[in-house]
Amino acid sequence: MSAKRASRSASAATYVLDEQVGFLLRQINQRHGALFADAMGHELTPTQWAALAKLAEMGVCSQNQLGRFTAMDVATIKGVVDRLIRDGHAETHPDPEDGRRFRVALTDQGRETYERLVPVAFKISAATLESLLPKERLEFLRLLKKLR
Amino acid sequence: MSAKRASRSASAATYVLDEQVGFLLRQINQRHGALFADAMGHELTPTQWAALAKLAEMGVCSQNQLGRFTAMDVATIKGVVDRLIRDGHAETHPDPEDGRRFRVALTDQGRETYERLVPVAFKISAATLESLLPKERLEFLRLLKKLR
DNA sequence: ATTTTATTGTTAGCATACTAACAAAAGAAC
DNA sequence: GTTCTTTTGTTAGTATGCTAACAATAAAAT
Repeated sequence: MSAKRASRSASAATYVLDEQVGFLLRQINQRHGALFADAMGHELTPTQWAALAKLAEMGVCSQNQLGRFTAMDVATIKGVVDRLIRDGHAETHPDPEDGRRFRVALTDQGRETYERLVPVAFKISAATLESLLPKERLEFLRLLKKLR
Repeated sequence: MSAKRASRSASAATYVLDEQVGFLLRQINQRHGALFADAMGHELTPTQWAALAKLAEMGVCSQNQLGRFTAMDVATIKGVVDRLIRDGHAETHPDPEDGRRFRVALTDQGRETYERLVPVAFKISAATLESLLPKERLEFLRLLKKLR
């Protein structure tokens, strides 16, 4: 039995979209986004929450710095910060030590929102991993960090 | 020593953005997107590739069906199919059996593009998981499927 | 001191990805 | 056979996430 059954294309025959990391990742991301929207309603998007949480962690920083800490490029973080300001969660002031920079900081309302939504954020993270066993959850997080 | 050091907020103190699934997922997704763009250049985006690959797998189907198979809602799949048609990879014809439907199918060029890019797509999947051990790659894919 | 380079923020453009609302066609219920 | 419901595709609007080009400022190099 040396001859295998002919297939249309040796490589194409074995490529199954549903087995590819990228395709799977996009779907998990979508699922997480849906859980996020369910839990946080229309208050904050995942990226807005990330910026808010980082600001709460770090205190004050420049817009581009915040982008680096939250894995957003300059164009993206600008839009996110603009919306946080528009919605009263953050405010900016020119940096007296660097004429290019703006110092971004949470407003009182922003800090309040953060404190209120932390428990919700925890629930979202838990819900995302719900279908895994406790051991698998830790393993999954470990692998994600290794892949970053 | 019964009194612990006071923290600003009991719940907020332990919330670390960098440990949250959603935040990590977004970054892996971004990394995959960058690898994808590097390898496929400006030819196809990840979602366009997904639609192309599913069309190659399934032959002909309606636009909304294709959306379901590729995990895109009706508005998203419309834009993706529009661009595939614009770039000569796909074409649509009205379904004689259902006046609402359009049958979407690959053009010869689309099929050619698919065959040519399958090896590239494999390389992208491999590159995405590069930093994991072979055993961990299988485990990661298993967990992703469980989370879907 | 002047030139070069790097950083910061802005803007415009494209491609996802979602919601919501809508019209057309098909199927089911009665 | 006429309603009711579902499915299909479209459009408009919002929010990421990227590239590329740009102006202003700062830092480094000479």
